Amino acid sequence: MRQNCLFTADQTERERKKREIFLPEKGQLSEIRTTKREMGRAPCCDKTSVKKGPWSPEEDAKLKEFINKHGTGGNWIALPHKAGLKRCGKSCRLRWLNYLRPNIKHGEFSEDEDRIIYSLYASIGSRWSIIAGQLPGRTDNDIKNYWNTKLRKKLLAMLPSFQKKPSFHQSIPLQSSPLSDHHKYSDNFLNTSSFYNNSNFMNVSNSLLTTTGSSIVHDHMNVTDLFVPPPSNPLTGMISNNNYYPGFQGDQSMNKECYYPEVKERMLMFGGGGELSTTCSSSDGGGSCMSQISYNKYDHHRIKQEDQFSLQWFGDQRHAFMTDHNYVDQKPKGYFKNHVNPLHINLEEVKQLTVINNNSSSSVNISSYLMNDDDENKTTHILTDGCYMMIDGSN
DNA sequence: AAGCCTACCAACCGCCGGCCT
DNA sequence: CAGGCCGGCGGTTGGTAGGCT
Repeated sequence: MRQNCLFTADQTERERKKREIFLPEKGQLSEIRTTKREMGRAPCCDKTSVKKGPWSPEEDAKLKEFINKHGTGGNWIALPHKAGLKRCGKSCRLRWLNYLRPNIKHGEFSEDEDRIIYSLYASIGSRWSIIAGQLPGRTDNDIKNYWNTKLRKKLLAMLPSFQKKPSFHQSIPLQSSPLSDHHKYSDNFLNTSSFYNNSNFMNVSNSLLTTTGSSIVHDHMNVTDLFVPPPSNPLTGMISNNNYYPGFQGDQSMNKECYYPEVKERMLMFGGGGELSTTCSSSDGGGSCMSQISYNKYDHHRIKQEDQFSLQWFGDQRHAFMTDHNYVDQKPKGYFKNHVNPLHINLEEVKQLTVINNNSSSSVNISSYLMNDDDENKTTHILTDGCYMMIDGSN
């Protein structure tokens, strides 16, 4: 699995300087590639002679014609030269995958697609290529943009009540936000560290949809508090701190031990050697590549924190979230309904899960009110109800 | 009409992992 | 086995259209 890109400004700067040093002159790429063996990374192409920026219809036509005739040849770097394009190979690849290849679907996303994106984001985070693999005709870039510009706002519309009461862990520094700066700064709520460090907001939402009957969570708790351990550890009496979860609070090594083996085990049990394999619509020219991510217990240091939290939710539609934080019946036994490994959940299963949620008499249909962005008060109200139902443990 | 602001999205950047030599 | 090359991916940027003042 890819690691989250958590590079310091220093590292980025070093990389930039490395590249600057080796910016090729026209026609010197091969020579520079030789140099690279001694001194570092080579640029993927001769950046001084490639065109950047929007593609013209002529360039599109050239690329399309070439690929239709010859295919990609398995070498994007060489392709632009062969096709007579003054473009970087990566640029060609992107243009083809995101715009020119057949069966690309542009335009409005359907509510079904929205639901799938919500669900998958909740389960696997920002693995856009994997999400795209479940939405035929959509590209990872499209979905990423759609999420950042629209879907996220729909969620924001239902969240304002969360920030009324600051959570005690809000002072935790922001480790890594999936948002660009101008997004971060324009969304006050999302800019709170607790949001990103301690929850995946779909986790919040989906967890709120279910009732557990648990009375352990008290009604004075803020929703965001649900994503941190209780202040006092019932087993040790210690005040919980950020070592509670591996990777918590900017721990990029991801190897701090969890205080509770059961909890740790449950965070990792999604692996068990299991793998997620899915068709990846945007990963090759024909939309047929296989993307794989694997979580197993030997690889757990590399599981992103956001995944750990989100995976909890997928573990069990009704109980995972609550029990994780309340030390109630933490045995993995029977944790997955029908032995479903969440990482094997496909599109149909995601839909089924949504249906399960929707049909449950004691749950609230998130999809229905996520669409309700024209009525923020109503949305908030519904959410509050859902929250109350769960927190109060009413039946 | 002009200037500013915001939203959108195509494209780029830079890193990682896997394949190949 | 080591190291280079390339494709793939997620994060980010920047241009532009449209709305607002």
